[in-house]
Amino acid sequence: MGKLILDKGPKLVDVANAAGVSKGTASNVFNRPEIVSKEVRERVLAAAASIGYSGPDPKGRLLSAGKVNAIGVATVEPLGYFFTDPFARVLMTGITEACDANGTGISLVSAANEDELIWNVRNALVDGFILFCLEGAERLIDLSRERQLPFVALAFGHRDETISVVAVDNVEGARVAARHMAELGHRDFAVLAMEFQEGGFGRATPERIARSTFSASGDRVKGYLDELASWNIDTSSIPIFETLAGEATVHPALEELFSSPTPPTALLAQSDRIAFIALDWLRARGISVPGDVSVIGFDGVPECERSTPPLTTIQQPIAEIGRRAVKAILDHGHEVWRETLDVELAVRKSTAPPPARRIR
Amino acid sequence: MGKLILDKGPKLVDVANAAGVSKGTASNVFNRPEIVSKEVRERVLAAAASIGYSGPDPKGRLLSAGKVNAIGVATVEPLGYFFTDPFARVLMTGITEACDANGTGISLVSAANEDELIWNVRNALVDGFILFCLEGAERLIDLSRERQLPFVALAFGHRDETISVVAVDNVEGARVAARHMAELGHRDFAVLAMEFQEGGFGRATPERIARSTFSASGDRVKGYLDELASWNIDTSSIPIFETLAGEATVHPALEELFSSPTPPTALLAQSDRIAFIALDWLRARGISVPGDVSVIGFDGVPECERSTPPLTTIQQPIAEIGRRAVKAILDHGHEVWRETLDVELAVRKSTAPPPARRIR
DNA sequence: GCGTATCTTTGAACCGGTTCAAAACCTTCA
DNA sequence: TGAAGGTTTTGAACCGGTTCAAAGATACGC
Repeated sequence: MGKLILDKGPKLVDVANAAGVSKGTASNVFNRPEIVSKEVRERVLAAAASIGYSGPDPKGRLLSAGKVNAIGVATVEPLGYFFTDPFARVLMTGITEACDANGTGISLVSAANEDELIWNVRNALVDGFILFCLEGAERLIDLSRERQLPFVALAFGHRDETISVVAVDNVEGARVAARHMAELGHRDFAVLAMEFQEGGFGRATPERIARSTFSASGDRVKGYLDELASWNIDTSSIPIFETLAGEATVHPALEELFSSPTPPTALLAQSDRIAFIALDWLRARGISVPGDVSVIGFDGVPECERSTPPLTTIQQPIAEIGRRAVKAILDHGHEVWRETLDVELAVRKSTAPPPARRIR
Repeated sequence: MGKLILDKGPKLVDVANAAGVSKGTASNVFNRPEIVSKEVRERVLAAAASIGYSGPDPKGRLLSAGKVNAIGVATVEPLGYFFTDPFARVLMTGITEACDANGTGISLVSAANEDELIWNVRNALVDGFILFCLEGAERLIDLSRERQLPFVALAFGHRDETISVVAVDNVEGARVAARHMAELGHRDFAVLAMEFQEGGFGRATPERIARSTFSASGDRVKGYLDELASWNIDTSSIPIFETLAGEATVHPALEELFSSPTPPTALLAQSDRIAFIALDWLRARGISVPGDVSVIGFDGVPECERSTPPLTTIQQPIAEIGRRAVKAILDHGHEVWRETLDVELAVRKSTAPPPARRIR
């Protein structure tokens, strides 16, 4: 039947035997050559070469070493998300920087489907996880906790005080956004929000917002309304639309808003992505931004500078979040590490005072 | 001194003891629960829960399983390269797609410095490597070969016939580029090439090109010249500048070319990146593209559509290269797998017939 | 009551290394 | 010649699981 025996490749013990030394000594030759006598060292190396052994297999080392020297970055999205989504990319830049500085590798773990996610998180060979918490945050967090490895949740603040989180102050960021609009003179607002609960969209009631599972969206609404209330604006009449940051859910919201006799002059978008969709829709409708309506985003992805018009937004320190997350894992391990970073208003061309006829 | 004993966490054997079963049975409970009697299964699970054991550690499994279920993507650049470089990003998109489809993870391995590269490649926990061969390809290939894992080299064709490669036909691509220009009527060419040898730049002699270590750049020159020769153009007088795809080396080349009394009307850039730099420089100089000079790139990164003017280029099937590379590793393992994909001419706005006064 | 077929569980071998206390070996010096 | 001191090497224990042939248990048919 020919050569069916697949050569399993030589192991350290084979080298040791071939060189006539103990396994311990052979191991030392590869890891701490300086403590082995030159003579023996050369003999072992020669033996290794002659039987085709090219150094210890990391799989073996791993078990006793304990450390993998890599951190896992996990999300519920397909893996491509890390390379296509603007926010993710900038974040990854920060993560990679910190990892490079520490000589740590990166493992991308994701999931095409639920089962895979579970398998991937359970079996990822990593020393810790950075969780990209979009939707499905709960699952991801539960699974990570099961692994009993250090992990830190990102981007989405999470109400659970027992897990490590690196995030921005969403309430404050939203306040700044609303204040910017109010200072420009706007009084007619509408909010294009992210999901409050898994898969939700459409006009949102205060109750739904209060019960939001995704704290970022809830917090941002709170920030907007708190600030506007301080300007004596009747916040109860501000329409809030929940969206999935896709055209399918953003367009209907805009449709409804701008078919009103008094459409908003200020659009508070909870993410740049939503804002871009709005910008496109408004342009297609011939509604001028910022002439007729001002739009402000949230996040500060690089694309803001290239949109038409360039998007005014709340700039998150995206890369810094990534760097801090790595630090949290590497330096703080299992200890609960919660960090809140500051955001900044980045004024571009999508905001201006409301049209003269609408100033109240 | 308080609790200095760090709890090493319960192991499978602890669970087995606690439940009064053998290690083998305990293992089965987690991996093939269906072959264990319900009664025992529940007892083991209960024992696990009570001592805080949450499933087998993948580090342990790894050794006997053999497969990591992840492939490594290696480059000599810092890790951030994967997320910032346009070519790399598209490539990674293809790689991730194929990995997702196979339930395979991705490990990014890179190197801040030489030592780290060595350590990383030697110790990466992966089932195979995809090598992003830019400069330093040799090192990377040698190191990968040492690991005795399947690996495939990308993008840069490599002359060594014994390694697996997924690449495009650089000679043919370059011919197509040159033909496009020739068909438009151009007769005065200049080539902005990539490195022929590590770190090289400046006007390149035929000898240097012939000795090029990086075959892609050499092959592309060959393609350009072969094609132009067939149009009865004196290829020996075509200036060829080696660059590092940065302004520092591209600008001087352009400076020299366009200070000549008869500057080229057709610029053959060996990469889009070089072409973009040329576009910027030409615009700054007030030289019209494609009015005064036509520019064609190579690669086909998405940015081509957004440059001013949009760049005519040779489109590589970048994502497909990534997909094939994964397939090569996963389906063909150690067998030598060489694949050459076709490129396509993508005509945009940076090429046009030469200025009337220059038609010969 | 007993042999047989089926279902469970066991226990030892194995995956490929690292580690470290103790043993062996070498020098040096009184 | 022997004790002290330094340098190498050894070998067993360990890292945390998986696997599989064989033993043990249980059910079934006659």
